Amino acid sequence: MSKGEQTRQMIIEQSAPVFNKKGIAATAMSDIMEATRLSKGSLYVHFDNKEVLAAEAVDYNLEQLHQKTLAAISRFDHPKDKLFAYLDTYRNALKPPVEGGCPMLNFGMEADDQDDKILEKVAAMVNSSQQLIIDIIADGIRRGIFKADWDYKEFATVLFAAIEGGILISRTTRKTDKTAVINRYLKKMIEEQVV
Amino acid sequence: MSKGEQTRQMIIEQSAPVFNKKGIAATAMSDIMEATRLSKGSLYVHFDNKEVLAAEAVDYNLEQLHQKTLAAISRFDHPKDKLFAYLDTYRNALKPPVEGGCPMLNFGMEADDQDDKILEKVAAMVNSSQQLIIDIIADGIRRGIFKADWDYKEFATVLFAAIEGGILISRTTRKTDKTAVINRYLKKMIEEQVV
Amino acid sequence: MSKGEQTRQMIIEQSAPVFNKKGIAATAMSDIMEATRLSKGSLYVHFDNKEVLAAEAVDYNLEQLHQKTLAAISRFDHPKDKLFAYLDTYRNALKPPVEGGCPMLNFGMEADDQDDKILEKVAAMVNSSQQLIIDIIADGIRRGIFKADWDYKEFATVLFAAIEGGILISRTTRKTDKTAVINRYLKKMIEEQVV
Amino acid sequence: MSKGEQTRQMIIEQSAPVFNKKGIAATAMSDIMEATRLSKGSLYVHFDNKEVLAAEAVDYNLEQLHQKTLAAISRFDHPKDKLFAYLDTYRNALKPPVEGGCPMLNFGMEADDQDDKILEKVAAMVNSSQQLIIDIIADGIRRGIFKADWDYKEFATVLFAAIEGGILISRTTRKTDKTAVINRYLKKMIEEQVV
DNA sequence: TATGAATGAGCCTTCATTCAT
DNA sequence: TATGAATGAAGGCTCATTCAT
Repeated sequence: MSKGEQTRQMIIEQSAPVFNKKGIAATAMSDIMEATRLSKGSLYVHFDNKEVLAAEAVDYNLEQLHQKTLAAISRFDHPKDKLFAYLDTYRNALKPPVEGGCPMLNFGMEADDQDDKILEKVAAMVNSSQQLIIDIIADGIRRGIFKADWDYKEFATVLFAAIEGGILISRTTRKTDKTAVINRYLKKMIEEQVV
Repeated sequence: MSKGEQTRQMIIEQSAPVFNKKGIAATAMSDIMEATRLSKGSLYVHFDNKEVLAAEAVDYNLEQLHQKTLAAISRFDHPKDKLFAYLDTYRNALKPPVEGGCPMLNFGMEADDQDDKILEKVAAMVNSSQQLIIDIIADGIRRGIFKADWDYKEFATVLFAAIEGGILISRTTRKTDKTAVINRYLKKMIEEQVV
Repeated sequence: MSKGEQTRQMIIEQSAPVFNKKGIAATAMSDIMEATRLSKGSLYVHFDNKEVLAAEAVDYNLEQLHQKTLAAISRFDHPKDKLFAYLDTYRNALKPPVEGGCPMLNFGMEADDQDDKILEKVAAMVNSSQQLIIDIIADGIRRGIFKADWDYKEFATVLFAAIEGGILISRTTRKTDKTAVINRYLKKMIEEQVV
Repeated sequence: MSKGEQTRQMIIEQSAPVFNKKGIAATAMSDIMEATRLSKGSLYVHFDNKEVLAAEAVDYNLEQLHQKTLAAISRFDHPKDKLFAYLDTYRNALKPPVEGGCPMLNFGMEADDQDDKILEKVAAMVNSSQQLIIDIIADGIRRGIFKADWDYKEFATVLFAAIEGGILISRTTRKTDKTAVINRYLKKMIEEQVV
């Protein structure tokens, strides 16, 4: 990786949490300067404009979330354990896997009436998140671990939605009790499908 | 209501959807001028600054959502019907009860790392939304309609979370299929608790 | 004229010579701030952007030149005197009728490969300048003062071109001797056409 | 010529038309990078700063014009033919001998209130252009081809001025009809001086 | 109460230039 | 010699806010 690419990557990494916390509109290039300890001109050596940088930061945040989720899941082999690991990743929403909270919620809600490009990135992650759950359960059914008649695709959507809604609750109320409730509830529902 | 109060109210009403769509940071006073057809100076006659106006607009959006929800529920007497009516309010998230989408998600996600005052407003609504469900079910149990052993408080949280998560899905993917899934799923869960 | 219009007009008048001297590209909004003693924001209250202001300044410069020329001519009735007055307006190109030199040359040469809107403004003035000469001579012929067989339209073009070329000479060499030569030469040619 | 000198020369040649078209102020070093396909640092290896490069580009443009003029003239021996050849060089100002139009007009009008060094270069060319005409006619008189009493020095100035003014007309109106008029007019005046 | 002109801080971006490689 | 990353001043422009009318 050339020096330029290194710097570019560093800028993305350092700015990602800033964008995720403040939002794209509220993040000024001067915030990025501070976060990267780089001069204003330097930033523009590596990114044509703020929009491009923001898009990369969104990608990075989403990818980070994805990787952390995959990492949590991959530690287990049993599908139920995988699902539980997935759920536990989001248990304490005040200490989220990605600094600043869930990038799907943060960027999705900022972009939905404003920015199609960003929206598409979020939508892709929203879809693949559900697909991840679906794949785990499908594998579990194939292995005879989960009941074969489980309408698991619908459940995957509900699980995903409930987790995201839980993040909304915990980040606005600044309490994690409701996330725990949701966590427990979903685990019980999974438990019921174990053969 | 004096003329001044009338104008003030008009400003709030006209600016509320703008804030809800664009977000607080991305909304300029000039956007409010355009929406209200009022002069810059006039806005400042009624509001000390943008922050105050934004706070009022947030309140208005939240209150609007609350009222629409109450209105939907109040059309029924039977607790199950009330719950179903509540769910159906959010079925088509592309045509949301409040213009611009759910203000809890919109303002909650913008404010969570930024603005405590706004955050508290959202948190209050997040809590009272769940409470509303709780009250309906509690009434249903009292009236012998729902099973007495339903852990309904937890369900209320899950229901609320799933709905909000559903909004995230539908507004980012611009499809309503998943919201329908969630709607159906929750209704089934309610149905199971009917005596 | 409202206060706003007054300020707008003041800005145009004060910025016109700055643009005419420095050129459009080389004139910064900060130069206009200095010339008008107005704040940056104030400038943008009255003009959408620099381009609009520059266009107005070009118009003003061209119009100023036109008015000064007309004023010089109108002091005489006799066509020959009018032509001589016209020529004498440009005799001392170091003290030009419009501060900063001939706006047709200044803006025309800056715009010719760059800015079509400005170019059109200049072209219009280039045409009407020649037309002015044509009208004076045509009147002279009608009144039997100039020879009827004078190919005066062509002469008008040559006269205009020679004057502008003379300005190039005098402003680059910073001497007026050649302008005097041209002045004398053209007068002689006019003299020859007097009946 | 060493490699360094070659590159330096290449930079001048490639940047000359850019400066002539856009003007010095409006030409950015990035434009030169694009034109030369050289890196930013490379440009500064060969030129201390933009000013130096611009000065060289001005010289090059003026010299190019001079050479093309000389070349056109040198194809003929007869002084009248030489003068006609000179005039014909500028007949179609939309296809000028130097890309971007007459550098005397372009740089002269940009520099007259701004940059003395550039102005002197242009002034020198303005003078020598007239001198070139003077020399041709003087030779013609010596050879008995032109009338001995021709006030040819003054005519040379008028001829030069009319041509430059013609360029102003044609480049602003984007038509060549007036240049043709001037061309014809001047040829007639020359014709009248042939013995 | 309502207006809109005026302000200046701050925003995004460009630019000429430097410097380590 | 050539590169391109880095810099910071300056450019055009927007914004929230103030104030005289």
